[in-house]
Amino acid sequence: MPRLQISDKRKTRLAEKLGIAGLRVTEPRLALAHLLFRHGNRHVTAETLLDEALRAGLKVSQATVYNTLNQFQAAGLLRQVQVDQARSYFDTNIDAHHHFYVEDEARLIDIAADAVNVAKLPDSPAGYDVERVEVIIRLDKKAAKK
Amino acid sequence: MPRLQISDKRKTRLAEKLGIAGLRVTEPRLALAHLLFRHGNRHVTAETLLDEALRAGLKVSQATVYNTLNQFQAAGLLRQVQVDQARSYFDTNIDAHHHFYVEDEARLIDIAADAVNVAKLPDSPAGYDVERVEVIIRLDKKAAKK
DNA sequence: ATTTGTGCAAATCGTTTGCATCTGA
DNA sequence: TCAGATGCAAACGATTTGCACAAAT
Repeated sequence: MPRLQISDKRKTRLAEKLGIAGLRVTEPRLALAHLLFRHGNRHVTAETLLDEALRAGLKVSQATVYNTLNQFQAAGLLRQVQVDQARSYFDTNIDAHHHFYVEDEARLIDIAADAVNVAKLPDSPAGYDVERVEVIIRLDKKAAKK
Repeated sequence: MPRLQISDKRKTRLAEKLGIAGLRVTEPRLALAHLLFRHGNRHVTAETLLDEALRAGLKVSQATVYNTLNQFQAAGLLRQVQVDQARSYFDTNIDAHHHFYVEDEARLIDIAADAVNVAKLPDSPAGYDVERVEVIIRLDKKAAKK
């Protein structure tokens, strides 16, 4: 029984998205999809998404948030970004692109694919295909000017 | 009371390495350092290193392996590589370089820095410095030829 | 002497799972 | 109707931590 208001038009659009991904259309999934996809590209963790959902008045369990994130990722609606041992980040931007990561703030920032040019790549070991090339630029807060 | 045999010459060399890094020279650290640094570049996890230590007859605890890996990393003797949510990898190669990662086999492979050419990098957000540029090439087992 | 390291076991934390119950097709 | 989804709480697995004891400086 979500307390979140979603227009019928939007519901239909999200339901379609879930359907195409091969996922059943359920209320928790619709609501989480709404939160995830309503405002451009985002980075969430299970924790931040659950918080957001609860604050929005949704009655979703932690388990459902985890399941949903994993299913969305398996279905290609989200991409997992591995920058921090402590927690999993999910990115609503599923196009090829890269990331800045500010460790001190646990903050991810997208980098458009064409802003990075990987000019030379080594051959992959025999028997293996490249699945994805990830560029992660780790950032530090700038030291005080001397 | 480690059962591992380390020559005095090697001990001295490792002790020096620890000393420079600002770490006290203790038997567990010497022994783990020996395992880590004796044969070129390696990738270990706490689990694989502990296994190796126990098989070598060392009496080290899990806690010490974790502590040692973290201290070595903080001291710059090891670099942490984050490719898998499940476990932390440590790389004895601390020079700038990149990685292949075979997810299905949880296997890391070094890529020499000069085998990758990142020709264009975006400006970092104002107030931040680039700490490190990481390129991770995720590999899949090649699909059967059709 | 005092600081730092070590081992052990318990604690922590993100994530997963088992199972009874509900829901969507 | 009934496979699949959800919630709850318990389980899990990697990592960390508290504390008593041992080793380094």
